[in-house]
Amino acid sequence: MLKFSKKLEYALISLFEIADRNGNDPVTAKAIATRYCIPLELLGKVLQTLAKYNLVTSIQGVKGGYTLNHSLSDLKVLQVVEAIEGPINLIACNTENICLCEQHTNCNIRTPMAMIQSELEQFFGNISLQELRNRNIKTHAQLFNQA
Amino acid sequence: MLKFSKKLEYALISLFEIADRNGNDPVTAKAIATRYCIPLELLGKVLQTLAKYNLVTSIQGVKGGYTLNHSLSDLKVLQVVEAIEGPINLIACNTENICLCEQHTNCNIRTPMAMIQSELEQFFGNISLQELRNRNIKTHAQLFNQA
DNA sequence: GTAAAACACGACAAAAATGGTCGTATTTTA
DNA sequence: TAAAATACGACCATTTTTGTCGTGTTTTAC
Repeated sequence: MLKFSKKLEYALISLFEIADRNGNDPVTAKAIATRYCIPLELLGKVLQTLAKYNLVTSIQGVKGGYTLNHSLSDLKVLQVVEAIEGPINLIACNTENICLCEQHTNCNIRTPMAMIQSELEQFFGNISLQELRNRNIKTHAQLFNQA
Repeated sequence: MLKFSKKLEYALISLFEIADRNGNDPVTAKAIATRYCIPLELLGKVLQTLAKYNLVTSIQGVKGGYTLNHSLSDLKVLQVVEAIEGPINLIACNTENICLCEQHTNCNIRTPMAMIQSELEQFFGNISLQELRNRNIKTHAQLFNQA
């Protein structure tokens, strides 16, 4: 149905939350899970994924938790999407140069879809979490002129 | 993983195909299914859905099939997406005015997501199937200045 | 007027993706 | 050394997606 996964929601919630809490102390998964009623273990994995993609730093041990590696203004929606859900692939045959699907020989949507996908990547790649939150997002014209 | 469903692929393939074949005769589901190796019954349902949303007209009987109700230039990607996958809902709580999810009281992403969703609708709403196919899609600036 | 070719559609089954849980290990602090 | 935290693999449950089957209806052509 063209929607974001729960994991992606949890990732965005966490990034906003960590940004807000960030005095010097790392923010724990438990604190986020409690506040937003998210299953702790699942949230843990989401945050570990974000750490793997260098969006956050994880700190182990008693005073541990997570801190942001980038400011919200530097963090683009696309980075979060790709970390959590993997690269955007609107249709299967865009992943490889050669389309292996049954429609291969006749496929009439491969190139159109490849194109719209790259536009979509630009779309998400130009919106920062900060802009998202402040609702003073750039107009689309501004967004894409700068690219 | 942020992708189009098979049904949506089948819908787009069909719309392009019907546009191409359209002399006067309707194009049958079987012809499309055969050419693109799509399960016939499934394709049938996709086409019936498109008919329900008035994107195509279905004609029953021996010389039956489907014809387009609009030119490819008039057909927007959003129309096809919404017919087949229902309205875009990036996150669950955008559907209703009141968020019923567990994170309700604290939710820090509801408004940001509502916003990005509406931008996404604009994005898909301004791209026609014709533009998609011809690869001479408008620049984003053009796309969104006209809105 | 009957057979064949096509759409219509509900019910269901199989497969894949998603969301969530459990257990255990490791790291760090006090 | 205990407690609090992350790390992570294995697994299960649920939902969504994809596909199938059967039956009915409509229309054409012979």
